Amino acid sequence: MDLDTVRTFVAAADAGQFQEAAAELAVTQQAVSKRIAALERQLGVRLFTRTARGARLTIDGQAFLPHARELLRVAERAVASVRTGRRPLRVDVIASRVAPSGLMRGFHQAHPEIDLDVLMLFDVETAVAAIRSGAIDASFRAVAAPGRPLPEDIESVRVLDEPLQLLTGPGHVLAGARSVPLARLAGHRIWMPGIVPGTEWAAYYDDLVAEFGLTIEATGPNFGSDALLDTVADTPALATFMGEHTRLVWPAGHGLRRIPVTDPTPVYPHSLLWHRDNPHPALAALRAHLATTTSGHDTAGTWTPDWVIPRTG
Amino acid sequence: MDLDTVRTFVAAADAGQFQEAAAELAVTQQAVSKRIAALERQLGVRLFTRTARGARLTIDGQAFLPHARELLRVAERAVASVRTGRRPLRVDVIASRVAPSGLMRGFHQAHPEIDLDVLMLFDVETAVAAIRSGAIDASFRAVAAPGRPLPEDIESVRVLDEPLQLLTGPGHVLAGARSVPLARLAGHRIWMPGIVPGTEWAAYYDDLVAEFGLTIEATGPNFGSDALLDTVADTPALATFMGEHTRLVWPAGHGLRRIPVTDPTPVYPHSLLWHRDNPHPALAALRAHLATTTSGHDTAGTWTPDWVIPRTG
DNA sequence: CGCCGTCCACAACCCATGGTTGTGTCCGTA
DNA sequence: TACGGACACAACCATGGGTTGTGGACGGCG
Repeated sequence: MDLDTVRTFVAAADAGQFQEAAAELAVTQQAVSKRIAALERQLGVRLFTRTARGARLTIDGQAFLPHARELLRVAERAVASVRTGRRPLRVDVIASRVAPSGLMRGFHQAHPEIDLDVLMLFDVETAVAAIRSGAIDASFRAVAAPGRPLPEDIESVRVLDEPLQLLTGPGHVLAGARSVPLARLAGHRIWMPGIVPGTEWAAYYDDLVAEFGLTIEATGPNFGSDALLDTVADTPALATFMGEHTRLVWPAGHGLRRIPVTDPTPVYPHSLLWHRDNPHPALAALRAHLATTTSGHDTAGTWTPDWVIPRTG
Repeated sequence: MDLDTVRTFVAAADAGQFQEAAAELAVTQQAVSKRIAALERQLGVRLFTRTARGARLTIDGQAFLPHARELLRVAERAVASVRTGRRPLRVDVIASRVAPSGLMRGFHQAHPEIDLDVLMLFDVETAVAAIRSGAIDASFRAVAAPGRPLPEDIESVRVLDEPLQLLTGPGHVLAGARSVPLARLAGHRIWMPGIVPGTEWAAYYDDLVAEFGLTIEATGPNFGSDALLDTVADTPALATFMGEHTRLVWPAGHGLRRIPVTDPTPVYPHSLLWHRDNPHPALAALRAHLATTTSGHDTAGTWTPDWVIPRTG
């Protein structure tokens, strides 16, 4: 299906006649007639009843019309998503099971008028390069990765220290615990598929493993959250980490348990990164939104890697 | 933009290489290469970085991908909307400012999984013909129009008796009234653009005018609800009728007032019509939904035209 | 009642688009 | 260095969709 054809259909429906639609679209009446005929042939239904004074929508045409309009709207947004200059705000979020995508959902609800594109880059270095090149506007990341200070044209602000919780199935030995000390996790299998070696996310868990002697398995393909949750729910010996603020949608009856981790509580430090000179108005809105919705956490009894920059807010 | 091109882009993004995408789409690798190149030229950005082992999405490509998927989803729904056999439920609602479209919104929220197409036909006769031909599945109408009993293959059930209220701007002489007797409206200008002569809706107001000596102006083009509300808000001498259950969205500060009408309260009788033999499963769901959400109203002190069939529920 | 104007459909023609095959280039790897 | 895999470019060709020209249907009007 060709969007020009759909546009023609909408124009003809609005005009009530092919002639006028043709004039609007700067083609001949015959071209409009052909396009509509082709669309009707493709859909297998008649969209217009032709009369001597124009063309009226059939019932099928009336049913199709709002879908056609929606199609054009979506197409416009799709084109806008890659248009340079006044394009949607592009924000990189770290992959899966932590808070930033939830923060972006909240921002979208608070500012539904702001067009957003949320994507997931490889690591903080890629994100910083993308920010400097202007390819993206902001990134939620843990900064700085070990030994790599941020360039001075990149600004950052800590927006959320997210405590990690243990997620287990109902058959897990810790399933009944109200909370579990971090040291008690030594020896348990903790599965974190989707962590890519070389990223700052992997560095975080590497430090956690080294300091507390945990067993974290990042191996295996990442089939997505649903598959992970299914596996964890069904495997008594398996658990995984998950951000406290992450809202999961899973089928009822899985019996999944969230168990707070203590002494200390590992927290993942989310910062927002952006370019000093980025003028995108929605970026200012995002920063303002995050400033109002996120608050400082008590750092007592929590753990973050040494290389994480200290909280400034 | 051609949807086949978009489909090709998505296939290539999913496959990670053009070859495999080409095989899936049953075209040659060169065709895929050309399509992607054309799309990139059209959008003005590079979507893939070509390597010796495939093609990876650029950041622009990543931003575009979800929009592309959405485009394909919408296109599929658009086609489904006119496909015979297992198509979305098609429901006709009477035009503007009365309850049925609100009822359909409620149904959609209760059953988001059911695909709906809501359209507005000319009058109850058109609707009945459309139901009998299978072009639509159900219709909200006032039945029966005077002198035209329903055919026996059409079933109907009264779903809502909607009281009409007066809507005025802040400068209207009745703006401060808590309620107004119907007889007091004689002499006031009541504006109802969009009422098409010959429809059962017009018949309703004709009877109302004849019985209580109102002055209802249906003249003038109907520029939509927004324009109507603007005009009513700004014109002290003008008022309009509006269903009590109609939720309007209008800019704050218009100062519009809803004033209940009494002695008697005119109510508009909405019935759902459908074909006796229509097997569409969503139709049963709609009837069940309406049965639970709508309740009988006290008919004391209300007015409906003589020709309206009496309530059976 | 017949003429005319309006609007859409059909026919013939033609060019651009988009497909195929054949070949070149790049790059990672053995 | 040679090979294989993957994408791009070139040449060719069929189809699609555009234009012009024309005919038919319908409604308005003299």
